[in-house]
Amino acid sequence: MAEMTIRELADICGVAVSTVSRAMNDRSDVSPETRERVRAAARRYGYIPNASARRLKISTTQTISVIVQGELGQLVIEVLSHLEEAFAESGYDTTLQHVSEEHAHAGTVERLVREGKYGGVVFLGRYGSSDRDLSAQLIRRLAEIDVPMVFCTTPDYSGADSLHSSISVDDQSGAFELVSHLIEAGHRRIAFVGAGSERDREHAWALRLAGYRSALAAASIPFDERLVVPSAEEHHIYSIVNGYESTKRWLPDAPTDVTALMAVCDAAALGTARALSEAGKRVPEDCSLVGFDGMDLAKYYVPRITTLAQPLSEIAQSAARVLLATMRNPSRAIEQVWIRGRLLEGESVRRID
Amino acid sequence: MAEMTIRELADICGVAVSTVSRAMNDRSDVSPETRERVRAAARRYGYIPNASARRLKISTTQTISVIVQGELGQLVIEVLSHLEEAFAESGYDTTLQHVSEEHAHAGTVERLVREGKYGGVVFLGRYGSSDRDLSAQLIRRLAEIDVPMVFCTTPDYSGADSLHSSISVDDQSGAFELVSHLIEAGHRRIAFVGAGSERDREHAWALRLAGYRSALAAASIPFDERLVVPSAEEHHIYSIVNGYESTKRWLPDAPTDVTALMAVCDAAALGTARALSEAGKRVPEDCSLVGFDGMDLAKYYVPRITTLAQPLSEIAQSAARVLLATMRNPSRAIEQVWIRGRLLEGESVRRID
DNA sequence: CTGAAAGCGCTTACAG
DNA sequence: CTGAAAGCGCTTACAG
Repeated sequence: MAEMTIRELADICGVAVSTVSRAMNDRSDVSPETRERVRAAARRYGYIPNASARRLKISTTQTISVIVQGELGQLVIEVLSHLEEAFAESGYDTTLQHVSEEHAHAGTVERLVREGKYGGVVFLGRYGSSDRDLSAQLIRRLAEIDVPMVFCTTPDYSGADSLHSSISVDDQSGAFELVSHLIEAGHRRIAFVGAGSERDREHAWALRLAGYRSALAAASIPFDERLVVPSAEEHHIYSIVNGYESTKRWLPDAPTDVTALMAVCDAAALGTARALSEAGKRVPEDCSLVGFDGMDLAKYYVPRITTLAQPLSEIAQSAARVLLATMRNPSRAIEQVWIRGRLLEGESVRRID
Repeated sequence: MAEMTIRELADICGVAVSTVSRAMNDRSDVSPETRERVRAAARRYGYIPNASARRLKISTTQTISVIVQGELGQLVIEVLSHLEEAFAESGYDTTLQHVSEEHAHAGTVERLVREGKYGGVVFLGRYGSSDRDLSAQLIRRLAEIDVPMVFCTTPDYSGADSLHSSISVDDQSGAFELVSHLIEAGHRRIAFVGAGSERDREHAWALRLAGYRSALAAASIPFDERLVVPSAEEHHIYSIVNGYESTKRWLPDAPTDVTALMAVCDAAALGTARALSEAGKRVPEDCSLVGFDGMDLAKYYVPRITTLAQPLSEIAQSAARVLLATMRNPSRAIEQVWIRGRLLEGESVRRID
């Protein structure tokens, strides 16, 4: 089946190509009859307009690009589907572009953004290399591109320079809430599992660790470096394996008076739970445990893991709202939004008094 | 920063646009000096060729499209990243297109495939609507499009008509192996959790159920309809929630002599484990449990869940190989590949003699 | 090795 | 309401 062009369809219908174009694009300046006749023929002969040709002419398309860098986790996927829904309501198609960790430099991302003539762009997940200079460079270059964009991610690329709008969960207040919850249950020796490397200061783990520290401080509990468990898998911090390996490596020399652990995320919590079990420690009888994210994983684990639910649908809706507003009014002010999560009590925290 | 065109760059370099084009595309018919001079200027001024204009001229691009329909699960994502890697080795870019469940009709998919001028297309996950007629129609229409394609999915769209090449895990033999493993451990009353609806006969759950049945038959164990637990969440069969809800609903009236359960997948197994726990049954002391997929979820659960590891990297490599071969030789014969998974023994099966 | 020119398939003023 | 024409930014024979 050869690809049919607008020229051929025009000949078949006995009209000019411009008329076909108008009919196909639902413009008002065609007679209803012509419009229907053309559309019927298009259906009949399977005419599909060539998108490249269209994009070449049109200044911006009714498409929004969601660019995801690095690993595509469950959370990212869920936000994505909420975004698709929100944009569809406003008549926009959504396209997903995935940039692998190694191609995550300014050039690639810039090309993606410029190429598509998108109505707008959402950045989802973490961007740029872990190298902070490269990240900063990317952010600056993106700011020079004349396409509305919003970051739906940890604010490491937006918080500092405020060059872009951003929406994300409030990692820090969430961790604060979780740790305060443990403290209220009587815990004072609480470890944090899954810290990353020093140069990654604005990453989610770092914000959560900061929340952990401020909760301790608020309760006048001294911070103990030995209770910060480094990630064994530095490149897969938010994974089950990292929770397992990090905890397993740390346990033999861990201070024996620890009564609770906060894992950097729910997946890691699962790994931590396994490591504890292998060491003969039961959750929550011997050790309490909390996660972060509010994934089904945590909700259906035995025991149900206390966690902080990411407000994914609100994050997505908020991102969509900000982006659409920026598209309507490009000179609109930059906006930084942090959305608070919600504590989900499970069965993994034991009260000790 | 305005978008620079090939015309402007040509003027800057004092050459013709055709020369710039040749230099940018690394063609042999440019002098090395001109080539370098043009490329340096392109870098310097941030010239990015307009992809739409390029595609409009070029017959097929060095890009392969991976089209995913419905939910983007962990498995799909992993196969995707393996595919990206394999195609990159052969010099192809990979682009991901996601079609939501509701847009999964022939028209949308056909448009995606035709529009891109892709070198080839991989279909990942399940395609078409659950309506079998629509699916069949989609398959036929796709077969008429002149683009190399391969299905990396359950063979429901390929097995029957053999219009397309397909690669997938051998669900049936995998389930056979898992259930035989249970039988060897002394189990005879084994339930299957997570069956779908009748009209979905070639879906993964159905193939796994078929494997379950043949394992029973091979051991001369009579099939008992009451041990097939229907999915509570028909639209999210392969989910934790479905495992939980289905099991919970079934347990009160379940035959009391059941000693083992096979869940339709690892995620469902997790939900099943929770439902069992809430009913006061321990795994594996009171009831053995196996999953399917070989996800980290299962490997790090307490107890580690016995499962069948999907050979994701082999599936992806095989799919890439078949597609690339078809691209080189479009008249190449259709090929159906089923790859066997590997049994991963966990701690969730108890020997009963 | 280089340039001038045609043309890929559309959209959109412009004229009627 | 419709058509003829220009042009979006590229690539690629064709001629030199």
